[in-house]
Amino acid sequence: MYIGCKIACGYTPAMAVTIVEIAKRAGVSHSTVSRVLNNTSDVIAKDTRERVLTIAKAMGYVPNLAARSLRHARTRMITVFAAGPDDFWLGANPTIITAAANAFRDAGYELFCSFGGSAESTRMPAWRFDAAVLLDRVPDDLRHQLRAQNTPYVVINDIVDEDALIVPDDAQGTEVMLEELYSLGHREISFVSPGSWYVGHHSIVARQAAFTAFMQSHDLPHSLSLEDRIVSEDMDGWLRGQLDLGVTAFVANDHHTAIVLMSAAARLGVRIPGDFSLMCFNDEFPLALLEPPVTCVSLDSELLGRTAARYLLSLLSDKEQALAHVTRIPYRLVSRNSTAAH
Amino acid sequence: MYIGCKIACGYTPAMAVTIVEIAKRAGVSHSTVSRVLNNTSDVIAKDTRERVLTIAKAMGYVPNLAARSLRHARTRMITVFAAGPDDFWLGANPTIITAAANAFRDAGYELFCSFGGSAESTRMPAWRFDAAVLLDRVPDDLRHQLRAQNTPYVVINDIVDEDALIVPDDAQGTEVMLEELYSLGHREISFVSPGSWYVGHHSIVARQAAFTAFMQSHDLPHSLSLEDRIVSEDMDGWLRGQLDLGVTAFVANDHHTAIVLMSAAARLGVRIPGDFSLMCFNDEFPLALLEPPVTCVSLDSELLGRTAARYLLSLLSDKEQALAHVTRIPYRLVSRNSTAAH
DNA sequence: CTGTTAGCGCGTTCAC
DNA sequence: GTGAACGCGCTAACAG
Repeated sequence: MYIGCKIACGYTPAMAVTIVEIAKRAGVSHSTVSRVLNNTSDVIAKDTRERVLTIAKAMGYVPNLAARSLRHARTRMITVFAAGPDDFWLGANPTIITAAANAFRDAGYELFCSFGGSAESTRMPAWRFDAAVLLDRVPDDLRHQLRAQNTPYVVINDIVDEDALIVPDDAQGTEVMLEELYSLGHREISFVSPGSWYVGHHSIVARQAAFTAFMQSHDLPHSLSLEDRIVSEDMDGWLRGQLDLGVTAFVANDHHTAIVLMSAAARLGVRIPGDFSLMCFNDEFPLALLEPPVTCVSLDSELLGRTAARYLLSLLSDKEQALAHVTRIPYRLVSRNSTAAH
Repeated sequence: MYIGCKIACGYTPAMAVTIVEIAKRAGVSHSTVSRVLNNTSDVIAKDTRERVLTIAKAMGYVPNLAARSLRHARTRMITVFAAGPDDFWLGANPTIITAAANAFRDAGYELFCSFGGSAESTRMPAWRFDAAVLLDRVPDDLRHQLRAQNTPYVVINDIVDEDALIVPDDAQGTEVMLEELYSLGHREISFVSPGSWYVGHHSIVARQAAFTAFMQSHDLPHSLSLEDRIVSEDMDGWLRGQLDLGVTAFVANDHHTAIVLMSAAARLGVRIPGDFSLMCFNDEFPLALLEPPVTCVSLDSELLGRTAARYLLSLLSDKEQALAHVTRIPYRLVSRNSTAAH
């Protein structure tokens, strides 16, 4: 397994250049260097200033953030917590995180993922952080802890009291879908939702409420109760039953559910969109690659991430008051081939 | 959009407890506290020791890593770099990162993702770090830079010279697949690989080499050259052509390709596994949920992540010599329903 | 066994 | 305009 090729000697900490070394080379004191590099004084001799800057650049100076943040009580680091270690890569979360990270980085902050052990997701990372992003349903005590130590945070994709929340506009997304299906002539529509862990999730609740509201306002048949529209274990049997009841279109709660439904249809020999239409939330892989490609509503996850970052940055820079509020990010229709006129 | 509910006053940096405060409460000097908390002295009065520990726990003490790492020249942070910002969530990478993060955390290190801007993925994060994990094909100059400043690192899923590498055993994985298909009676087998960015990737190269070697050693027909087995733009036409040529089984280079192939089959009205068998690399979502569920070879990504972490930790702790070597992680067969006897 | 002290790299006074 | 001195929280060396 080993190819005996020596590549480096034992690990010794890398010694980076400090302002003292720059000061020596420039023939000034280290505080002058600090003043120049931080632009913290407008009364500096022009040549001194330029000399220091060129030397710093030539030596490849990078400020030691450990020292800097020891001086300030800030670390310029922002951490993102998720409900579990796997939730970082769930659905739209990667896009959200990346967008937020870019916004933070532009403002001089570094976003990092804190991978708590599965059991103790509440555990604080060893590095201090100036603010936190909370993804999905993080434990309550984490929020309490953050608030107790006065660390600003923003909650993404969860509804809790008295916090700043940024969530998808699930009611709007549901309406977009239902209006599309309605305009295609569908009248018997089912909302497919997995029965398991999702129950009680604010998204599910909001979507189901919007679903019911739409059906009522459009005077659509209520032969099926909402409970009947939630899939149990046996997807094949459930689908068969729904079709027998005259359902012509399904709104799936997520891409996962949509795929399971499509597989059931394939097993039953039922055609999409010939025999029924299908739409779902979240434009995730591999919806576009399936046969047929799946129509869905897509969230602007980048906007969501940016919005969250901007809010936190405003708190950090302007020393603004934190207000409990809800920002809802709208969905957008992505038309593909899993829907057709009835 | 805003609900006017005040939740907190302006941001003020959180003041955490320090060893000085613990020392005051315990009636000892701060260095004694340090000695106790770091287990750095075995000649400490038992009651002093216990008193300090209970007080530290009660006050919720967390060491300030900024100060600690200023004192040492270590930060106890490890960075993971990826080729691009999206590569963190590609395929098995999340699992790898999580596994490595856990191993690092157990050893007192914090792993964090550095989300470089897409253009400048080489850019170093603002924080110093003790070691780095390089995912996939990171730019050469990053590796050179790390080596120049004597920072230990490990390369995952890329083949480069003179470095410590941890990669999937693609030759073994290919053989596992081909042996399975061969034992099912298949003789005309194609290797389906996307023609685009993948070209030149070490995995592709290794898999194609292993494929050719297997075909030769089993004296299988070579009516098709390797080039013929790489799909171009038009998957439908290509698949039709392959089937006409008598191909009865396909080995797809990844789950993405497998899904595209399945969609083509659906469009052509060709049955899996009735008309041909299908296998692919990487057991990723949603292979298990499709109809039929797809047989594949799965990598123990957790083992891969752990292995990488262990190697880096040995370098960091034992001041061991870094040796250029390759560790190959084997694939395992996951039998599902997309394969059948011919 | 424990307290005192110095200094890691930096930013910030306060003098000159 | 600029240098000297201090302290952020911590560890390590040296005294007692």
